[in-house]
Amino acid sequence: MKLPKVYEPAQYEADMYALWEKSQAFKPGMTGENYSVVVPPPNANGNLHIGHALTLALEDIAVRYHRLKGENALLLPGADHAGFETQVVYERQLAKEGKSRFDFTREELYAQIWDFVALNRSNFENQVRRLGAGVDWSRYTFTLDDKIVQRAYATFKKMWDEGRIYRGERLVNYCTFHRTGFADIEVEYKDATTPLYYLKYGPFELATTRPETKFGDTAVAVHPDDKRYTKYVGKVIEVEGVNGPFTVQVVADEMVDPTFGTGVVKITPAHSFDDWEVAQRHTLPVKRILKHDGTLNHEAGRFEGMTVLEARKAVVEALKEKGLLVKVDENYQTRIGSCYKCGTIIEPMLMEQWFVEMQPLAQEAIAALEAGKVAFHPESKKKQLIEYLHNLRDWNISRQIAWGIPIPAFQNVDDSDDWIYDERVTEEIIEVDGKTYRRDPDVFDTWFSSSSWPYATLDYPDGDDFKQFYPLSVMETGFDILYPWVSRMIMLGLYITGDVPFTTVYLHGLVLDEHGQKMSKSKGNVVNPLDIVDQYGSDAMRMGIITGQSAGNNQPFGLSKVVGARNFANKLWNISRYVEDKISGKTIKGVPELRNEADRWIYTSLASCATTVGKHLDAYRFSEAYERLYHFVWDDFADWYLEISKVEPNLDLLAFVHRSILQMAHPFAPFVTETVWQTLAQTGDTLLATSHWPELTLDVADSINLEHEFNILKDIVLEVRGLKNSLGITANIPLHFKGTMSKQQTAIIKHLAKLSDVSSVDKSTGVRLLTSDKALQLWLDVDTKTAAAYREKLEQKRLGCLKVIANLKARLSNESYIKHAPETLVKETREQLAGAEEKLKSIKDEAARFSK
RNA sequence: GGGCGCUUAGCUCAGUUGGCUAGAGCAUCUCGUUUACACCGAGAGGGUCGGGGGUUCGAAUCCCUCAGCGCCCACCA
Repeated sequence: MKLPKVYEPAQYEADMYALWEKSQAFKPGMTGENYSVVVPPPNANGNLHIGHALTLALEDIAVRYHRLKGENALLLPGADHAGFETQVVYERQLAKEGKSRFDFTREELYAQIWDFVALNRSNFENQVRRLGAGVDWSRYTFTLDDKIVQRAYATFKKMWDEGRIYRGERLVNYCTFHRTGFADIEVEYKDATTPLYYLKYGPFELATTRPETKFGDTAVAVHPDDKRYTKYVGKVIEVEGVNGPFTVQVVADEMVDPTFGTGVVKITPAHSFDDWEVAQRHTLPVKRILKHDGTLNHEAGRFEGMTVLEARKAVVEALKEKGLLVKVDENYQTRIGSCYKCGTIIEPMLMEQWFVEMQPLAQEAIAALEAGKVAFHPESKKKQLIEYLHNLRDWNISRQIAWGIPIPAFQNVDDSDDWIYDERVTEEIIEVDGKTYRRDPDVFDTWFSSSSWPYATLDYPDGDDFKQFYPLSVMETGFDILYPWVSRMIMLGLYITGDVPFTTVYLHGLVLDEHGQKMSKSKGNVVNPLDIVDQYGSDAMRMGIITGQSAGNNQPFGLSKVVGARNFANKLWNISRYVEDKISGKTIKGVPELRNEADRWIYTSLASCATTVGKHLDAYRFSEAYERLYHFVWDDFADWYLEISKVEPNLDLLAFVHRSILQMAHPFAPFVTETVWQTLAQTGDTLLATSHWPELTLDVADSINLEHEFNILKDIVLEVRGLKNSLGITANIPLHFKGTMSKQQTAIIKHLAKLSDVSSVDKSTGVRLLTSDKALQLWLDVDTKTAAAYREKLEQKRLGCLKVIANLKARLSNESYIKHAPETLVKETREQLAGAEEKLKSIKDEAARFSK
């Protein structure tokens, strides 16, 4: 045999992938319906983690399936420069060498990181191959490729021209360690307990968590209806501070909660989002007190140069000394925003940045979502997304980092309000109309350019791919990037192309360890998908990770699932060995004949499997599709039909069903199925990957009757096995029957039930099977002593049967049931009752025989 | 404070529009050295579907309520 006894994935996988690539199997054929998926680009610099493995598995299953259905299927791969993420990694490397990013210019840093990423890119590409993802490498796109950059520029320009983007001085979430601003969504909030300080503040007493921001106070606010303080509203008051007295205004604002603290709030517009809003409403002066490195500036007087936390301590001490500190509530619960990379507390910092006006974009997206233009799996995420879009605020797209796409905007050196759009971003200074302009040193938020990913990768606006493949069929990604990415792709897709970027969104949850714990380096429970591939094979990794999972839920990933999947791959391998052994050297007809009830049964069952698996995959129910296939292959084909073929071979059909199994299993287990296909190649065979989904064209007239027809044999076998097991019979004994059975049928029963003989008799001996009926009576030939043990079993069966009958009778005696339930259901219930009663009679007859 | 979700066998989870005796994988128990496979085969046990109430001929599924868990969003200093 060409196929060895045990499937060793590592021996074949690389060759199979190379074969697919060489044959351009993953290039869309440009005929048939379009089915297009773009891979969410993983970080080009990193290793693929378990989440990527899940994404690639789901996408590749979907795309391979649609390819086999004869569609124009595309899975487009990409890699992300992952701006801030990658720079952080690179900074850590610099730190190890005792250097800092601030030792270099942004240009130098950009060049260094480019080389750093280039080193790791091929590594990542090979990992995609090892996971078996059938991507079209000729369309491989990097997020810094020219066409992506040009798209970002064009979008920026269009927004600029249409007034949807503005540069303004606003409060921005700022990390003083990484020295860059963030979008709202990039801030990670954590619950914290902090002291709440009650201070003497002019005529007031007020509560604050941040006494060190006192130097930036320009007002105090009270609620307009708060009678305690009405007399102060509109006045300027003098306040004794740690650096001496200063003055602030008193304003009335709805934002103040009179029941919190003392109902008085100090207003620090430059360093608090709430206070900034108040300052806008009351046109208050704004005073900055923090430098970008997180230390206090000259406004803080003798506290200048201290970090926020140092200053807080020192200011509190100073307040105490001056008798200005009234009391401290040590157990105040609050939420603190921190940098999602380094954990540094995010400071609201007043900065000039580019902002995208979001509400008009959001409204378009909401309209499209409400019109049902995008289907969601799970559906609940759509509602959440709409909710999010309603509350979306303007988006800060400027980042003060090096690794990213430079913002194509220049500022007049003589007039800070004069900004122009220009793509000469490699120049620092340009001359336009005799005026000198300096480039904005910032780069785009990575999400800004990646929002265009679905159409930018397809060469919008003029590319053939765009015309062919847009909108994408499905966007599969983790639910954690629903807001930062999916929402923005929808908004920008609508804004730029006028259409939604994809018609279906499938969101998977977090992949957890097998105990439901989040994977993390510190816990040491991180599973590397490539290790799993090494150990169990790529197919096992893929099938293991999709087993028993549904959209939107977090999913524990355990080795037991992988082992199960590995065993299934081995099962596929071994049924193939069996088939190879049977058919080698024989001439196999492409169109089989159905000769007996077993043939008709397996063919019907195959057809049902192909339909159901297809339906599940069409509806993105991956796990259910896999399970249905698994049970057809293992239970129906391997355990029944293959055994039958040992005594009643129909090689044409055996080969046909086997081929169909390879075709259906291919999306789930591409490597093992292609390996078998190539090894057993018959004339005319090319690649399984570009083969086709089973076409079941034989006429099987009445499948319900056919099922019944084979089930008679099946029931006999099952009962004999059950009896032998429960009576402890291990020897092969004979079965007798009275009635009609063909030679084929007796041979099948004999083999499957492990009997010594199946023969026709005139007189009954031994234990009568309950599957007997008038036409066909059967007896298992056991001695009297063993048969006596059977009486107990019979009594158990009788009780069970009585229960079933009582149940069915109760249902049928319910008039409402007869009246309201569908007719077919009632009819079915009647039939079941009749069947159960017949069975009860058999049991009673048999019991009577024993009592004689 | 608002929103969303989860609770089904020992474990991890499926269960599409309400409809037969609620399923799977793993685990457990019994038996088996059959020439595709011990990464196997045959058989078995195991659940009052978180609690309570309601709608319905019929509820794991729809509604209400209670309890526990989780996630996301939010300007109480």
